[in-house]
Amino acid sequence: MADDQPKNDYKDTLFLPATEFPMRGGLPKKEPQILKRWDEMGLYGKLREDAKGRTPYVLHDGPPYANGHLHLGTALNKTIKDLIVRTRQMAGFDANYVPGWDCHGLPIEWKVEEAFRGKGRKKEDVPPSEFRTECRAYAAKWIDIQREEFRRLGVEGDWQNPYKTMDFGTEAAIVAEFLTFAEKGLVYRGSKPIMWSPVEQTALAEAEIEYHDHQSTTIWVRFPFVDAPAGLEGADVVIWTTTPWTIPANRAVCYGEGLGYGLYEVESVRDDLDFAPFAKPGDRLILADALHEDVFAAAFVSGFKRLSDVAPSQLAGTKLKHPLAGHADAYGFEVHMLPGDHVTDEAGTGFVHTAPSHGQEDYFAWLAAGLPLDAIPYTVGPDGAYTDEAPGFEGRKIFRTDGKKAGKDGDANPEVIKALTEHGSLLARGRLTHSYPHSWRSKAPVLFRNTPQWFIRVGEGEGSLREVALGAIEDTEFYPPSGRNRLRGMVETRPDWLVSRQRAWGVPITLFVDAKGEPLVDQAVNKRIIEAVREGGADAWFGTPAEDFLGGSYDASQYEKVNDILDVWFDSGCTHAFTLEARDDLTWPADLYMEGSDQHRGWFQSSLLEGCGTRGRAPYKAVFTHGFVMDDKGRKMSKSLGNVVGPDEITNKYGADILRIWVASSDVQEDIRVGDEILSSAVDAYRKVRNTLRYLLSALDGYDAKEAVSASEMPELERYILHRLHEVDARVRKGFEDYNFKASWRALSEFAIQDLSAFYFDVRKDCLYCDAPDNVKRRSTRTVMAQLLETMVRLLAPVCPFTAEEVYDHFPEGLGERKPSVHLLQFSELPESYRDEALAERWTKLRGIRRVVTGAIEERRNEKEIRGSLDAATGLYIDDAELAELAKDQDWAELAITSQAMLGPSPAADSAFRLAEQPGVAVIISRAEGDKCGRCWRILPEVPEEGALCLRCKEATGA
RNA sequence: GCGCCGGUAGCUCAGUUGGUUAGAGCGUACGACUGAUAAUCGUAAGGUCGGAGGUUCAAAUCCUCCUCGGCGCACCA
Repeated sequence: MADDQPKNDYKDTLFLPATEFPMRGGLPKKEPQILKRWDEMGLYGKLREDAKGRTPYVLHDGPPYANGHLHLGTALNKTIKDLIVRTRQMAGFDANYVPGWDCHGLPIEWKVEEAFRGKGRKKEDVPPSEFRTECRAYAAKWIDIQREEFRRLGVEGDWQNPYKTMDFGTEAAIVAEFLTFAEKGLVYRGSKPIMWSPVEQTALAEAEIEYHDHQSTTIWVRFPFVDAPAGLEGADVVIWTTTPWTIPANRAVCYGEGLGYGLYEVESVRDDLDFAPFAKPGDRLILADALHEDVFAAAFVSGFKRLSDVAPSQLAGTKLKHPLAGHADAYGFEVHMLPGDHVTDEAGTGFVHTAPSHGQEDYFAWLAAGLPLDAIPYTVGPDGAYTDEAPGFEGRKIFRTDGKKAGKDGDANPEVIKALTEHGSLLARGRLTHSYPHSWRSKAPVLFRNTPQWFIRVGEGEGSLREVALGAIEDTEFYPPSGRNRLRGMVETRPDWLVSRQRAWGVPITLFVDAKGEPLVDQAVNKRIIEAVREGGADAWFGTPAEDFLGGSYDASQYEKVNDILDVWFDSGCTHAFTLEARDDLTWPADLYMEGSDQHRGWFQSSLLEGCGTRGRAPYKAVFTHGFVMDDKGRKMSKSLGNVVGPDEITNKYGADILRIWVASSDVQEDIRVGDEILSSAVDAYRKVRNTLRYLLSALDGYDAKEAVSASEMPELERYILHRLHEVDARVRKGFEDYNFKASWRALSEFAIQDLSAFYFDVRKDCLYCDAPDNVKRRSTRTVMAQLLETMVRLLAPVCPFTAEEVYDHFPEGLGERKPSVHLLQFSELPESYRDEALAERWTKLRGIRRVVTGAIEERRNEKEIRGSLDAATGLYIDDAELAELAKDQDWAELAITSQAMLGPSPAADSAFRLAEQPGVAVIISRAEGDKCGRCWRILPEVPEEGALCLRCKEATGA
């Protein structure tokens, strides 16, 4: 130091703040070290041990999918969970957090399939057990990776012993849950059209479909009435379809209740063709008015007349004859005329050919009419060929399935068209190129194919699962409350739960089904199944002969073993059973389920139905939903927009505590945004709070509890700060309790910035630095600061677990005995006596007056009259009697951080500084008179010469 | 398309049962300090509360419509 200014002579006599706690966090480097330390000390075990006997609080983890690195959404989710768990733990609960993973399902199958293909093996050539082994290994790998990624975020929990849906014991538990549904008679075999690839002989998910142009043969087909309504005698209803091969499966025709139809008579057909049109003069056809011209053009009709209106109501309830009636001595059944919202008059005829085994809308129209599931035929087999339920067409293929021509049209369409022609049912034919679904693997077209499926009956009304579930929703608390409506709306309208999947990686549907399609329900059999799965996982079901399960009581040849697996939603719906219920360190039901709002459709609902079906209530007492992470413009993140931010980018650049502040300061119940500006405000907020704590640590350098002063002996300012601390502590903890973290963070950071850094610390600097150590005011300040530090480090700990630990590490020894980690502490119990509303009200007003003074100083500063506030003397003139009374006992030089102050007679000169929001207060700032004390830098008349000591400093230094 | 949710200063958020000139923190600008110093302090500027109607003496707050965005809508976790 080449400083030769004499005023520095006194610097050593000051009590300047000192701490090893660095100003900058260096979080990306430091956090991993702290994590390692927690690991080494076995923090999780200590937390459990510590909390033994306390009231449990259970946040049950909704399992993330064990595939791929974390994205910000999962990071957000886990961070909120950790905030909840940590705040409950510190509030005095035993808040044990057991993380879990969802391991089964399609995305992993895809990845593993891909890996096999890379090695030149097709999925169908890999034995299922080997395939499942690979899936298991794949999931295990990602669980390990994700576990480390979650821990890096500072998420505390039982990472050594999480739950996994693929553990054998868990798979057995899921099987047991499913069989409970079966035993209650809630499981039935139904039927439903799904997207099926005949080439690969597998069901496909929407995501496995791509759309390509495909040329289809189109046909217009006439359906005569069984008993024509009055005025429609001899008329045919006409449909149009792009899939002639679905005609044998036709069971209904749909009409639109809002459409206009007419009865038309053909008068002439074109004679300029080298073939005879199918239509003949005298044919009577019912068509949508908007489409009759198109139909007649296709049918080569050259003249027609419209005979009458046909009201949709005339069609209701009528029956039609099948256009193939009599073919192969079959198709004699009646075809239903049904109303359908999906029917339009934009293309076709205004009537929709309805084959409930080949289309979603067809299927629902069928069910909506109350028609029976078992009347839906299985006309097409897995290989895309007709079954014997399509008489006369058995074995004909829709698409070719092998050789180079796989995916090309088979012989089904020509045969059907031929038969229709023979029966006089064809009105016209044509070709159409249109977008059609294809398998993304084989590129071959797919078809909707009806397949047997397993359902859990949600049902309707009295005693139904739906009714129980709706009741359970009313008994659940929702954060935000709108979640209740959303979940209720979904449960009210949802269909029965389709739980079967024609896939490989999952928990088997462990049912034996008899010839009638009824599942076998026998507890002894079920017990053997559950035990086998517990020993050997899913393979035990597929690999064990039926006899071994059925024992002596049943004839294995009479039963078929179901080959499907369970919907993974059923797996996750069971987490409460195999985790909450099964573990001694958790309780059932959970206090809270906390997931993204998409889980109303997913986990909240599957858990609800599972819990209600097996145990009569929801497995949770409350449900909390958070929104999704958007980019800084509020758009969703996507690779194509290039706006994806990964959690690792944030932890590597800023640190996990910053990410956590971002979460804690956002309204997580809505969608939240992330971007550079948003993160940098988290960084700024962090810096402010960190420095406030650092100042407390440094000001408490060498602190000894013996210097503490009791609150009653403290100056008013100290008591005011204690009041504020009590208030803030309560507000922060209330926010935690309500899962309203942003309110907590706001209260805490604004207290640190406004009340402490900008006000209290600033005012007390002089006292802290210059007064003698035994000075009561100084001791009071340090007593309050110790309390501030103790309380604030605890309130900060859930939000910034790393930084709070680092602060705690740097606590001056004199603060007393320490625990091994800040996270083993509970929130401070501050004495109620800190509260003093009257005092607080006074000080709110005093701070209002102070604002006028700082404003006035600023004005002088801008006029270059003064530089630092210690250059100034405050002249305060107060009109308002009440304010004047308040102000008169205060040391305004100290409060305003000026060298001198005087309370002058009101009113002040017009030139005095005033603020509109502080009427009755005027301030005149002048230069302080006297010389500058070389130690405390105040300018006082008592200082004999520039740089000498003032009286206080003389005493403090013992000079 | 349908169901649900949301749109308050550049950013993150407050705005109680509709009631005086819509608040805070951060950021920004300018200034101060140089004994919290890649820190700290002060002052100031920033909003037709998504838009349009309506109810009312009075609307960010209640109603309707529109717009923008999000989530969900069955082999996707």
